[in-house]
Amino acid sequence: MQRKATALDVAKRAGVSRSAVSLVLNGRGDGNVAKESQDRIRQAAAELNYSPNPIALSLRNQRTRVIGIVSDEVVTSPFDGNIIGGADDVARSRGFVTVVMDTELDASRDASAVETLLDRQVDGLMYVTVGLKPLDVPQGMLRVPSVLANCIDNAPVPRLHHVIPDEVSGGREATHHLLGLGHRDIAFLAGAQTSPAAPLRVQGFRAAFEGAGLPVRADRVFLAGWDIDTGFNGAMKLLDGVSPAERPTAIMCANDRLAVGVVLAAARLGLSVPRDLSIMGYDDEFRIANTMVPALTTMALPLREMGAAAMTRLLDQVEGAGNSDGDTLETMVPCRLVVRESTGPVPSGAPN
Amino acid sequence: MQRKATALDVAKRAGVSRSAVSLVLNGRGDGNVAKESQDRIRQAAAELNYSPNPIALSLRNQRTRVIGIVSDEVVTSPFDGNIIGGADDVARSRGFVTVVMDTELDASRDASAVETLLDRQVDGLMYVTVGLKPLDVPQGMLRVPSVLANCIDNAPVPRLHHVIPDEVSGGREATHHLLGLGHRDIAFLAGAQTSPAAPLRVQGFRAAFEGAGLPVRADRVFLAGWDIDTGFNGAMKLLDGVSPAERPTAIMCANDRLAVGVVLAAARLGLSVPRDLSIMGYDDEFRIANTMVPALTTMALPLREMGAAAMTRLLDQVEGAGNSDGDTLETMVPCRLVVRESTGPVPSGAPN
DNA sequence: TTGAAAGCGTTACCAG
DNA sequence: CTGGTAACGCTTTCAA
Repeated sequence: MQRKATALDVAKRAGVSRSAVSLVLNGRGDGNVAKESQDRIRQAAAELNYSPNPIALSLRNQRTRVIGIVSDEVVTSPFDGNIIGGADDVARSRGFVTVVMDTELDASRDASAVETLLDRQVDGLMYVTVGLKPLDVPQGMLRVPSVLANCIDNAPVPRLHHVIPDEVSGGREATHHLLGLGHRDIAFLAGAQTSPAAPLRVQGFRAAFEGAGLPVRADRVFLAGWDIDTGFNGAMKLLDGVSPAERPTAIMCANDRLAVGVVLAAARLGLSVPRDLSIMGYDDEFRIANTMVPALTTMALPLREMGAAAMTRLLDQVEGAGNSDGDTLETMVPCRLVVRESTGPVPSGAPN
Repeated sequence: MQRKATALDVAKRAGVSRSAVSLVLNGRGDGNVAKESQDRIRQAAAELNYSPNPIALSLRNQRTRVIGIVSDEVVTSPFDGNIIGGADDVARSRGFVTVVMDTELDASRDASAVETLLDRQVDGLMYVTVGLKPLDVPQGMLRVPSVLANCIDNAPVPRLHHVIPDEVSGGREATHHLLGLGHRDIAFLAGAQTSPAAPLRVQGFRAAFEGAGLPVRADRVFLAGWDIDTGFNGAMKLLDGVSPAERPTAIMCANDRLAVGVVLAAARLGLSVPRDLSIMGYDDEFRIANTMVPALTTMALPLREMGAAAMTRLLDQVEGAGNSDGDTLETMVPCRLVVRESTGPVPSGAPN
């Protein structure tokens, strides 16, 4: 491979000096370089397929146009990859490159990942987690513009802006959907206490009942974990051997995997979904919710939007866009109800 | 933040020249720099918490110790992230940093991702795909040491080494497991033609039958796609309204999601798994196969091993380790049978 | 309007 | 054994 053309090559070919090349190609030609030279320079650059060496640029400018993305396990786990997708869209459209490092849930690697990135002079940092959670922010993130996506600064007084889904209103709207279908006895398999998302979604659940002026059947809320088997077990407890009159007519799940378990339990028990039982998921997990049988009604997490919002915020900071609302510390992105086939009207025989 | 210490700072503090610092810190001090100076230099470096600036290093050495990983959708999709995990493990352990770029299935972004990475002088490139597939290798990858993981150079005469799972033997061993349990009528929901993995797994299926001297019931092989709903529909076709004698006693699936659909169908039909029907998955998808009810017996893809093998190979090349088998173009990594609860002995009443 | 030179932080070569 | 100097590729300031 022949070596890449440098600014010097372009200068020689155009018969000018390196500085002229630099000025022209950076748009500061007018008033400094003769029109005619400018044309020759541009042509020479095109002919040589010249583009400046980013490394030399970084060294010179102390800016790299690279944004470091650190994640707990977004790359290696099946979840939430679209946050990075959304962030990367924005970064690319603004001429930045993102580099992703995954620490695979090993908190001790957080600091070193950040230091590595900082060493390489990234212009900004973003931390992304799988599932909403508090984050012990690595010290290094405070030394450059930084933002959190799907996680919250765990310090006594938070320092970094975070972009998170609006879990409370997500839980509320999901419940609202079921109430609208006439359901009154709704059980909630609420995930595990390990993520703050669980209690927030429950809070929305309660709010919806209160908002409708209905009694809150809070005894219907169970912590169940996040996986298929726990959904299955939870549903069996609610349904197996229970008379139709005593059964909840709908089960809300804190994620789609729990919902898969519930559907499985219903099938096992000969209950038809949604005729005998409505089931709601949460997350709108790609190729789970939409391909399930029946396809799951669910509350979609705004992953791409979150990533995009976080990156936009970050780049505004990096480029010193002097965004006036640089002082708010939180962006909440609404979840989106996706109605499919697992929810339907309350069975006619159900008790009011 | 105070600026980071440079080699010059260290030199001043130790009362020597920059060159001395460079030599000592790179282990070439002996025979060049006085023992005593060496000590002072090392101490000064420690006191200032000095580490060389990677950017300057890159500019100077034309090597960055960065490996670029390009993927079609490993980051943003739920699948195969552990290939990157395994690759990154190896890279870090050898002092390299990986940067990941995901093109989200937009082939037109492949070339530009590679060019961006090349511009930034990565020392090597790795392309990773979700699911085994042929790859139109971006031109740029031929200009630096490169390797393919989970994909195969689609050129008439392949140029890049690839690391792939041994799908044929995976299919064979999976079938072997079922044959060992006494099953003779085994149906195979074989995924979609879009991935070469499907026909290879089928090939293994056939090989197992032949190896056992049994008639190949090749009419039992169906293309079904890769998702829950297609698994469900496929299973319904095989099972619904079919007399026990005519039913297959086991269904092998080309991935775990299909298997979920099959389990669902079985539940719907009142069939007990594995008592009435054995079900095999493929992939050992994290938090699907192991949390399914019943937990799925499956053929695990060696994702981490593949990533590790590919990166090892690549770094050997980058570091010019003169690895003598640099001429083989293929590494096959065996899949691993994981026996859980969805497979069991053939029902006693089943026809021979 | 142009070109020369300094500097970003490093390493390697070569006199001393 | 040591330290000065050039070079990596670029931008920017300053003098001509």
